[in-house]
Amino acid sequence: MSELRITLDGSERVVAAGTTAGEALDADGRTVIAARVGGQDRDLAYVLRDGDVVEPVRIDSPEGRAIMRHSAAHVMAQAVQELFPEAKLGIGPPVENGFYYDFDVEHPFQPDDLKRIEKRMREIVKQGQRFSRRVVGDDEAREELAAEPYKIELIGLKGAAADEESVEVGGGELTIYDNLDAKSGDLRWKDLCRGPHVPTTRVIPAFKLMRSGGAYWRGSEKNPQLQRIYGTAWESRERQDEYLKMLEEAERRDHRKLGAELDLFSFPNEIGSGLAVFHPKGGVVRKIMEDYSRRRHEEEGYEFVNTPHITKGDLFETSGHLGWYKDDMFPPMELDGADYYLKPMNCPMHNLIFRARGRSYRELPLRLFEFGSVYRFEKSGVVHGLTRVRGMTQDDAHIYCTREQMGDEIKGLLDFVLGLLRDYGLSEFYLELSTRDESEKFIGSAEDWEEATAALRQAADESGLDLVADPGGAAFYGPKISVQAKDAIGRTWQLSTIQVDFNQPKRFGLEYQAADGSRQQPVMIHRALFGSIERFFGVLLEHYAGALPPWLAPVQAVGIPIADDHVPHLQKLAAKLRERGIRVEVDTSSDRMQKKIRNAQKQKVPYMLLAGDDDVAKDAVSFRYRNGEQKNGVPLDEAVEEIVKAAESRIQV
RNA sequence: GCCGCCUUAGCUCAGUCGGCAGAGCGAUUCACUCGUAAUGAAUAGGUCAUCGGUUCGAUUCCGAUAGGCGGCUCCA
Repeated sequence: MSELRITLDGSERVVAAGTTAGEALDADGRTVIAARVGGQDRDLAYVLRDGDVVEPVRIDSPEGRAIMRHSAAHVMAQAVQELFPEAKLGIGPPVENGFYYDFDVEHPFQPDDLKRIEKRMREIVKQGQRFSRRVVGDDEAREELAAEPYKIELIGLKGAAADEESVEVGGGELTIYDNLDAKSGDLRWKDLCRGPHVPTTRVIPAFKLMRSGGAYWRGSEKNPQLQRIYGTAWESRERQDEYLKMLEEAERRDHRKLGAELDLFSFPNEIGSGLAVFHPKGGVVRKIMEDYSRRRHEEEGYEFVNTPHITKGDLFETSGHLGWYKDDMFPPMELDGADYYLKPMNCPMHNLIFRARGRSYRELPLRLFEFGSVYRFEKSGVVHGLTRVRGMTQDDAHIYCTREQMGDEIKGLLDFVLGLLRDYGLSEFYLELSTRDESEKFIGSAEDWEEATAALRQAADESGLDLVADPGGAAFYGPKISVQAKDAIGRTWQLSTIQVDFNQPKRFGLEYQAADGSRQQPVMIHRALFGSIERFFGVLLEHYAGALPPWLAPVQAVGIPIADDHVPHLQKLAAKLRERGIRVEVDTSSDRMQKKIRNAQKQKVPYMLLAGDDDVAKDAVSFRYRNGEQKNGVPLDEAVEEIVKAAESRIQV
């Protein structure tokens, strides 16, 4: 056959046999860097077959970026092997915002090594080496890659686990990509790879090596540890600069840094890793957060309980935690012949409250709420600021209801959760539905899981938010919805979780008497709203970059006198503000007025209230806001109203 | 827990090729009294994370421990 019929841009075309995807698309190889043929990403050099449906893949599309980043990973691996010939290759896929490649090397990479590798990469990119695809048989590949033990292992895996697709080996056939010299066509480097790739190394417009670290081969700590190098790569210098700027912005917002600068909390070494203390200013913020949360819970029909921090181990035997969760618990202390554990979760204690007396269906749903302190033994390498700690306070609730009530309860719960998060200033959410998979770790009957999952799914659907499936991500005892919130610079944080649990009511023998006199087992719904107060505190700090809205700000207003004479006037105003519940200070230090403004600005105080002769004469005050704007000569009562109103309405200013 | 890097004044960081340490900010005191992001000067402040080793001598070199940072694994 000398002619082929293909579909291009939705219309049929006839092209000569041997035509490549690139030719058919008239691709320049720089903006259109690959082709999607029959739904599969292919090289531009892919030779078309009769009936192919061909679409362009642009470098600035998600798929195009991934292909280009994958090619960048290859270039990096080539550079590494040229500089460190003994380095063995692991895997090198594209990831969000970039790529990585894992290497087995004698000595871990040093920062200087990364610079050298990056320099070598630039040379390879400049040379414009061609990516050339070649199909190989298994034995052939084994022979060619004899010096690459990890690649050999991947070849072996290909047949065994067809579902475990990777960028190295797809289903079907094995391919090797050769990097060929632009002029001579000589082989410069090769790698086992499924592809596709950009046409030449030149088509990697911007990249940068970011960091290196250890990474277990195939993600398991039982395997040897390789050295991973992360890089970022973009379709243009501008996009890369934007990304790097975003990273800088994230660094600027780091809650650990802000916590120290704003004197909110610290992690004293003397106490131990992952255990925070809150300073007075952080303490005020926490108190406001908790008070408001308490009020809202009261309105929603929750009852407040309190439980201790430690318990005999029997309780966690009953709950199953000592079976499933022991590694995450602090080891026990022995007293009077019993093992006492710090609690990692509040639910078992709440179950005991439910069980403390007979329960009637008339009491359900019974909603028990507690700011419960829990302790988890996080591995030393994972503690991280306030977002991953060893001691935290959950805003934890357990709801006991009938099966019939479960659906409505979850719906109401989701509404409540989202509403409260919005009050704290978060506005963009999506949901994740974590379900069981085939794994052994999930307990309970398939029907129970089915029913619970359906109830969660329905509530999620009715919320109108995007729902992402997370198969296998459920807790061992039941499925869950987690609320993911986007912050001001687009990062997402897992906050609230809602979990359905049939298992603990069974283990604890929880029951209530139904209307017909029978004894029934309640369904239990676990729910943390902030997740943990510490973590939520950290998230809010980063979201607001430390500039908390007036209702949450530790100091809501600072009086700044132009000269000492103006202090009494400001103190009069401060007294009025305090009467209305505003947290206000007057800066009576010996600093100059300009310095006081600077200090207040650095502390991100929402309202700076200045007063000089003019203001005193008019019984007024002059505002300076955090953005540098000012409003002068505001009568005192008006000033008080403005601030009180902003605080009460929980707006950001 | 694993891999790598790091720990010097309250904070941010210099520095010592092994010979008992320095700046800026902050703090304190004094002078200045000023209209929207840093007034000037003086003073105090450090067992150079901890413990051990090598050495005539260790903040510096080596080891262990603790804590931090970046990854892996894990997760609220």
